[in-house]
Amino acid sequence: MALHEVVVLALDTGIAFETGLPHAFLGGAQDETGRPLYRVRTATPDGGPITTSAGYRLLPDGDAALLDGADTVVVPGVSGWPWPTPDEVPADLVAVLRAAASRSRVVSICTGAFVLAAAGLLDGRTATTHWMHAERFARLHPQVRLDPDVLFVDDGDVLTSAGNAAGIDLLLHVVRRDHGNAVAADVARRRVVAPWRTGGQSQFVDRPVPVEAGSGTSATREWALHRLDRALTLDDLARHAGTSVRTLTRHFREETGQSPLRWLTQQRVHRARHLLETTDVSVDRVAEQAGFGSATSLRQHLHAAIGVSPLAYRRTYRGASD
DNA sequence: CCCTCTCCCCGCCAAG
DNA sequence: CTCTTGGCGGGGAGAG
Repeated sequence: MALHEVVVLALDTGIAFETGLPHAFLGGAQDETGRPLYRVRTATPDGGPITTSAGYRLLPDGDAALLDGADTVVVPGVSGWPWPTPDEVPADLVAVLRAAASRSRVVSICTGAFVLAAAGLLDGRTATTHWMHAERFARLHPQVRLDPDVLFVDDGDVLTSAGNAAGIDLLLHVVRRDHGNAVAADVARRRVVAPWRTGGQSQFVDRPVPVEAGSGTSATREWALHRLDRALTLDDLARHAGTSVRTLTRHFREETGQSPLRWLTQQRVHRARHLLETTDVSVDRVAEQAGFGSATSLRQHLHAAIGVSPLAYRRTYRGASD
C-alpha cells in the first residue's frame, strides 16, 4: 500500500507543540511489520522559515507546492492574537487551502480552524476549536456549525480539534479511522498517552465550556444545564433571561453559533454520552435524565451526533466484559 | 413509514 | 442616524 502523504502547513506564529504532533502521532503509526503508514512533511506557504509560537524558527521541507501531493493536510493553530480574522488571511493562502481541500483530507488543530474557516472550508459544516476562542469563532463565522464542547469533530474530509493536546485525540482518531483500533492503540502506547481520554471523546457536562461572564445568555445557559433533565421551552429560557424569545435566540446564535434548541439538544447528547460512558443506567433512564422525551428520541439524536446506538456506544467505552 | 401537531428558526420591520 | 429590541409569519424540523 502506498504511503499516505501528510503535509503539515506551518504558518507564522504557528504553535510549536501542535506543529510537531502529526510527526509523532501519524508519523509514528506503523503496520504489523513495523513499516510506517504515513509520511509526514512540513511546508510553509513560501518555503521559507517561519517563527513558531515558541520563538524558535522552523525550516520546512518545502513550499505550498508540497500540498499538491498530500493525502492529508494538517493546519496547526496559530497564536498571533488576534490573527487570524478572515480578511487577514492572505488570498494566496486561501487559494492554496481551497485547492488542497478539493483533493485532500484537511485537518486542523486548535485555532487552525480559524484558518480553514477563513478559506471557507468549514461553511455549512460542523467544526470545533479551542474553547477560549469559541465565542469569537462563532461571531466571525456564523456560517459554521460550531461545537465548542467536544475534543474534535470528524466531518468526513474536514476534521477539526479543540486546543493543543486535543490534537492528539484527533490524530489518534484519524489513525483509528484509517487503520483501525490496534494501530492507533499502538501509536498511543509508543507515545505514552491514553488511546482515548478518560470519559471518552466528550468533555464532561459538569465542567462545561466556561461561559464568558456577563455575556448575554451565559447565566441562562448555566441555568439550563442544571435542569437539562426537565422539559425546557424557548419561553422558559427567555423568561429566565428576562428578554423576549426573539432576542434570546438572536443572542444565542451570536454567542454560541447555534440556535437555542440545537444547543440544548447538544448538551443533552453530551449528558447522555457521559451517562452511557460512566454508568450502567438503562437506556430509558439515560434518556430521561438527559431530558429526552423518550429512548427513541435519544437514539435518534445520538445517531445524528456520532452515528451509533446507545448500547453500541456504551460497549465501546465500557467494554463487553462480564 | 407517514401523518399531524406543535414548537422552533430567522428574515423582516417597526419601535424604542 | 445607528443600534437594539421584540412581534410577526412563513417555512421547517421534530415529537408522538
